[in-house]
Amino acid sequence: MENSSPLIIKRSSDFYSLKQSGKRYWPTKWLLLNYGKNDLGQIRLGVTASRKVGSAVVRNKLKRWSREYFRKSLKAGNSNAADINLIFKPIDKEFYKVLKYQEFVEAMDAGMLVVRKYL
RNA sequence: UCGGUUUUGUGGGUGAUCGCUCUAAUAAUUUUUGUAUAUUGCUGAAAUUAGAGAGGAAAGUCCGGACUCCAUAUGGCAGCGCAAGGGGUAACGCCCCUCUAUAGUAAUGUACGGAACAGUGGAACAGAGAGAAUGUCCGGGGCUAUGAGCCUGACACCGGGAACGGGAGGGUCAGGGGAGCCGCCGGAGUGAAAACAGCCAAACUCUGCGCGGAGCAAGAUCAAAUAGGGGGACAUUAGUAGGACGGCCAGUCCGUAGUCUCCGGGUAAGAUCGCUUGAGGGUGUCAGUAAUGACACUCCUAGAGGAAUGAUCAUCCAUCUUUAUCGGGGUGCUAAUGGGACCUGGUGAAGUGGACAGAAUCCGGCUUAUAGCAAAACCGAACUC
RNA sequence: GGUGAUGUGGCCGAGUGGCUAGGCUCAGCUCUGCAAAAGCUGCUACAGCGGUUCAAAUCCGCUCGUCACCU
Repeated sequence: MENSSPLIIKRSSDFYSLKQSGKRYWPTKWLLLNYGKNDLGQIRLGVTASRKVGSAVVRNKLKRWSREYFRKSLKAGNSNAADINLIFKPIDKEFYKVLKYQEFVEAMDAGMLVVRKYL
């Protein structure tokens, strides 16, 4: 797999162990980063968004944004051996529908600063 | 011109940069996985090039099918569903035409529809009375001391083979008794409904028709090792015990525990197939009031799998807001034919910024969500010719 | 993706088509020096929208929410 897109966390056991042993950080009210080291030498990405976050269209959009953000980050040369799970918290039915990509990027930048400091 | 009804179509476009998934091609050349070998080769991946890449509802999963497995799913009962009359369809609870009721000036919309003399059951409260009812009230009509209504008995008559039972809102006769009576007509009152064998079957039920069950997580194939398990042969005998056909019965099918021998199940959210060409779309002609069908030509248009279609920028077309300007109306304000609040249309400029919503085996419907734009047919009103 | 169940006050929970029981909680009053207990009184409901019916929590559709099962 020589794709420029990041690897994806697939096993539910991986999500579980990340929840047990990983660190947590809230960049904003609505986003929670759950992260920890891995021994793959690459970033692995997971996205958690319950049905309360919004419709399928909204959840799909959040997943694509997350993937796009890490793809750009990889291209810029930032490659860390870490598992990161982005957890979107349900706030308001209209909130995620109106959210802009720029706001998402700002939140992620703030979050990744803390993550890099840990690694 | 204004207002309305119905039916369709569309569901932002173009370009640039960086990405994702699938398919095809790659000649003498490149990198690499596995395998085989005398180099070759075969196979997978990368890279390069080309092509394609969410919807009208993809949604809800409410109906109907295709497909797969259970037996090529057979008969009956139970259960479930449907219901005017015709037609369409693979099929339907869908669609079309016609009948009926109802709303509208109209175009048209909406809704119901088998059976209540087969049976069981229901109608709170109110009311005299709620289903072979009635001891309400008022008026009319009729019967009645030539003895009514009422009570008792007998007979005709009805049911039953007979014994016997009934003998009534009806008939005849005899006895008692002694003043009112009437399944009459019209009205009042109660109620949703008041006597019409009326109403209720989206109450049970009856009649007619239809339905076997489960679902692509169906199901099939592939690989290392041991138990369970499966195939074959022998033994065993009664087609028994038992099992399958996911409610029950019939009916059909399968069918032992032992010994020998061969195969190798499940899991690792394993891999591959199922997996997208189909009751398909478009155009034309013909048949039909129509739904729809027939024929001819033409097109190939997503197949992911923790699940691809994204991000940014520019520009254009709609939308909305502000403003300038040019017309039309102008019943309020003003002393005013002027001005002009306000309403409305065109043009220019600036800003804003895209409804509902994401394929998951595939089709036909229904239902629900939906900004705006466009088209056709028809109806009503006013004006002009 | 598929299949099924369920929804009645703040909570639990009955309900043959005819004014929606009952318990807990809460509020007020009585009792007490003050509380508790007890007694009395009260508040707050049929998930939403249509249809059938004289009349729907109940029968029939559609929509919404919650829960469970199948690899």
